[in-house]
Amino acid sequence: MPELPEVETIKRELEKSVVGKKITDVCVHHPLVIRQPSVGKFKKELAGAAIKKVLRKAKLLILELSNGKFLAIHLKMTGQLVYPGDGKKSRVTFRLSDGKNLDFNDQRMFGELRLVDDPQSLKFIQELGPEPFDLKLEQFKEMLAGKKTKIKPLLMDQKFISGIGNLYAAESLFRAKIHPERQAQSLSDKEKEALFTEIREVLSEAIKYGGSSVDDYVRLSGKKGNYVSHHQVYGREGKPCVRCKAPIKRVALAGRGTFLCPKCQI
DNA sequence: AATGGGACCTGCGCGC
DNA sequence: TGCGCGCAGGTCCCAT
Repeated sequence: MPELPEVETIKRELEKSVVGKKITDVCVHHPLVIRQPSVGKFKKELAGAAIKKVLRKAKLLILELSNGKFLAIHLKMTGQLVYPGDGKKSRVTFRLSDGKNLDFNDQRMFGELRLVDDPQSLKFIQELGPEPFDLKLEQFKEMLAGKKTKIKPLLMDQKFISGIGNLYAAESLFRAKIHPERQAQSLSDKEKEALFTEIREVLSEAIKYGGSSVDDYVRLSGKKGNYVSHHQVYGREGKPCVRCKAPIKRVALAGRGTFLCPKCQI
């Protein structure tokens, strides 16, 4: 479940520790995670390339390389990047010019590594909606107009708005006091504004704390992110609402578990 | 346009 | 103690 704050955390740490270093070798322990190009080409084209720059597009990390190529990394559910890595759980290990390893771990192997000439060629990137930080309130309001979908699945739709996943959708809606099943177009101007503000606020706070380590997410160093203790609803089923003390409920919505306060989210 | 389901995967926790 | 099962949820894809 790495979402924008977790990926941003890793991006900043990669900037500090691997930019400028060269990839001297690539060990592929599980070829499934390499989606593009073939494993042979992937290894050959990466060997000898230096990491020039780290970019992030929503939940996607992109390493810009000295040979003109770009390595796009999507962590999906259980992906991790760890440096320096011990190789124990690694699916792919990048050996760097400092003698240390950058490990790509991914228990469930939903994660994807793609080596491409131009990140814009990826359909996933072309279709991404704007990130919350690139929007003005007025634009956000217009985007919701006429949308009959329930607000929570809409916030998680990367083509609509990018970077928000299950956890931060739940937190943002709780803070804005909006029920996750509300039809998007039914939100009042005031609610839209509250939601817009809270989305940005919760994402910023989460970045400040290095993200939320629920499930497998860890920072580049392998240490956990510290935002979980600041969650107001996510993972708090049965515990009292921080606002009204009513027990937090867990419900299924569009096939996903979500948390809400049945009393103060309306 | 919106919704629902299954697929991809693995390991964990649960019930019996 | 051990086995089988459901579940987790980012994204894609198909069906209705």
